[in-house]
Amino acid sequence: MFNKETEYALRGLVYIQLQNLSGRKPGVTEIAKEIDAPPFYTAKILQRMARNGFVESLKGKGGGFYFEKDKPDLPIKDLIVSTEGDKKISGCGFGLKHCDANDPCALHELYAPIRDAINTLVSTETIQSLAKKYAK
Amino acid sequence: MFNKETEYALRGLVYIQLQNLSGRKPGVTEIAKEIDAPPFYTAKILQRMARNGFVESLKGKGGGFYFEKDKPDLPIKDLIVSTEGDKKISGCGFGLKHCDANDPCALHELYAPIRDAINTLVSTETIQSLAKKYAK
DNA sequence: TTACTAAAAGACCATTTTGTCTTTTATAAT
DNA sequence: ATTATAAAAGACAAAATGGTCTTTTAGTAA
Ligand code: FES
Ligand code: FES
Repeated sequence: MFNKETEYALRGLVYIQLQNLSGRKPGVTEIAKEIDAPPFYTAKILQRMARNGFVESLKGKGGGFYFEKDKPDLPIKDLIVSTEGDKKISGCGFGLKHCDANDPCALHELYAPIRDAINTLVSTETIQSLAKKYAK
Repeated sequence: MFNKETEYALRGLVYIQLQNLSGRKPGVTEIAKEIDAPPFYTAKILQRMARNGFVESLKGKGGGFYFEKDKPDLPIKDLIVSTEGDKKISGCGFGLKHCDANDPCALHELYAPIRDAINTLVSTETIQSLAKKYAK
């Protein structure tokens, strides 16, 4: 479904949130190992996430990544769009420049509902809601 | 949704089938122009389609691409899998090595139905069924 | 059979994605 | 203050995808 960067970002942030629930702030090495991703690449991606304000980070001893508790939950749509744009979420299934319900492509009738479901999924689920599913 | 190669292949083959309905065998130049794809790249892709046996081709004057009438319709799933593998169609939405309903990821519950719908779509629709939608 | 036509083959190049690594900067604990 | 620690920054490289072009082969029509 998603590209590698998005997958690593998703799994990484969910892992961070899950650890936060236990009061921990995991570092890149631990995160990469746990989510089965290349460590250096994971570092680069998490840096981007931090720069985008999707997650907080703290340098030095005892440092690592964490979510600010008073910030609203992060819908996974936000980070998906930021890493791979919104083609998957609003593009035409046939590859036309724009999806236009008034001038639908041959796939529109069947594809549009699927795309809507994807939209609902990524708008509804947040890093926090996903982490909770693992917490139990 | 799909990558460029798949999109060009889909649109190209559907265009070919549509022309076939009028008794024509379009050539690469015409196809590329009509589906708004890079001509040389389109040529390369259609060659692959022909080598895979998804479509027939004829060289020389009056030549071009066409579908053998006595062959069964071509489900778009076949060409999608041949160009980009089946990750999009059977992979885990969270990027785990395998989707396992008995050990589901945090996205499984919501994503699996969507993936099923995609599967149904690509298994049901064929190049021929898509072309018919334009024929009317 | 000659000339023309159109696909096949394959070399080549560009861009994007994915991944690696070194150096620098910030933080915390002592 | 010093030292250890961990993220930030950014250069670099490999692989995959996307795209271009030239030459060869096969077919058609006259
Ligand atoms: S026009 Fe193609 S999906 Fe809507
Ligand atoms: S386990 Fe992830 S989608 Fe099924």
